[in-house]
Amino acid sequence: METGTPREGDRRRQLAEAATDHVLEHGLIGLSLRPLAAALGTSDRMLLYHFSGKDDLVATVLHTSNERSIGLVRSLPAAPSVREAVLALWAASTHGQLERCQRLYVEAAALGLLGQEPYASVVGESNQAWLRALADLLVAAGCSPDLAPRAAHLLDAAMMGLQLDLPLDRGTAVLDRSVADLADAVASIAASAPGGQGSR
Amino acid sequence: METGTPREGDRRRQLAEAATDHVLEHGLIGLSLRPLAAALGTSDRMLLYHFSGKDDLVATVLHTSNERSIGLVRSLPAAPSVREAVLALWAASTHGQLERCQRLYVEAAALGLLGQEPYASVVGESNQAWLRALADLLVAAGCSPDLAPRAAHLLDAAMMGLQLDLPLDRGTAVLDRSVADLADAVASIAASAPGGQGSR
DNA sequence: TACAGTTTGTAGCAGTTGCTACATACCGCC
DNA sequence: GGCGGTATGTAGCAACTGCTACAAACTGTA
Repeated sequence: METGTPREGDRRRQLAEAATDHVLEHGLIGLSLRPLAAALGTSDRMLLYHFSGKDDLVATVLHTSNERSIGLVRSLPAAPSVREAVLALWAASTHGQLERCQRLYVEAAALGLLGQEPYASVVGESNQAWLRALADLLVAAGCSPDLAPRAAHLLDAAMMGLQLDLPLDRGTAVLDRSVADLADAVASIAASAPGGQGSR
Repeated sequence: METGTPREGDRRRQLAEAATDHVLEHGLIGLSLRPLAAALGTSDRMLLYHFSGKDDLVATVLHTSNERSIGLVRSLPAAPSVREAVLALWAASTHGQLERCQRLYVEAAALGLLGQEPYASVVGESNQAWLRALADLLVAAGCSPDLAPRAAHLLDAAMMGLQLDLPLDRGTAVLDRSVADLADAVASIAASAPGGQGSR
């Protein structure tokens, strides 16, 4: 065909997936090419062959992780109420792969806080898709499509913040109560008058 | 008295304040001793003389920044209602020095997400003092002392998350609505039955 | 077999990192 | 003047950073 070997961007995607796995476990803040390559069974030379540079690699990893996040959220069963949707989302976000993806997102967002590229722009795009997935989740739980984006926005922000505190809180009792409070708040937004401005 | 020169930990504190100013503006993720020292008009050699190492310096900077945050919040005038207290807090947290302090805290929390020291422990301590300041702010606005810690916890988490999204959102309209929603939610917690569990 | 393309290995560069050994200057006190 | 403390400057180390030049393998096609 057009190439000598059958694979072309194939190996790149394969490396991207493996790199994402590694970054999800070790974080991306101290990430450097040589240890990553070693963990992936290849060399830094290869990473720089398949990706145009570290930034390209990081952006790809972030993108991959975000796609997984969204896939996981979209595969959640529809909840019978907005409140229970929030609780189910939190439960999913604190275990397994989704937890790692969320943690990575927070890391990337923090790195992009000062406008540092490529984090800032990648996080910006990811956030929009993520918010859409959250809104759809709420709609599936009975929230009106009008109010879902608004509820999703508060839900997203609060979940990020709670996840930041996750490793700090001794015992999960306080955290659980905050999650319950959040669920009530989101449900309250979802139940407000369709065209209204909430309370006041 | 007990030393040859009159200053002892004096210069250390002075350096800590200056370093904090610098970190607040440039972030602590790419922080390295030599550029920092140059910006402070000294040398990396001196930083390592007054601080036992980079970790010590970073921990001190984080501590200093957190003290400033708390001082700023405690100097806010008492609001006439919980709702307005939240709005005033958000307004303060998105301008001037408090915004930078909050951003630094988010950065540190993200760095500590994987348990990396010294970030994890410093952030843990800082968070407790911060939550106490928030709770006091709510009490001053009319919230009952019983419910204030609980309301402060949700308030803290949501504010952190909103600040993470701050550089992403085009236009502040969406953000402002989320802040208003948050204010309602916190006010709702503050208004729940004193010994109760909120809704449900 | 020879060719052209993709994929990989070896070595290395210039820069930065945190940190340290050594020497020096300064200060008040005896 | 000398002494002991703090404070500071110079030079350098070993490790690591992202990245690249060069050369070698591999592949399917002709």
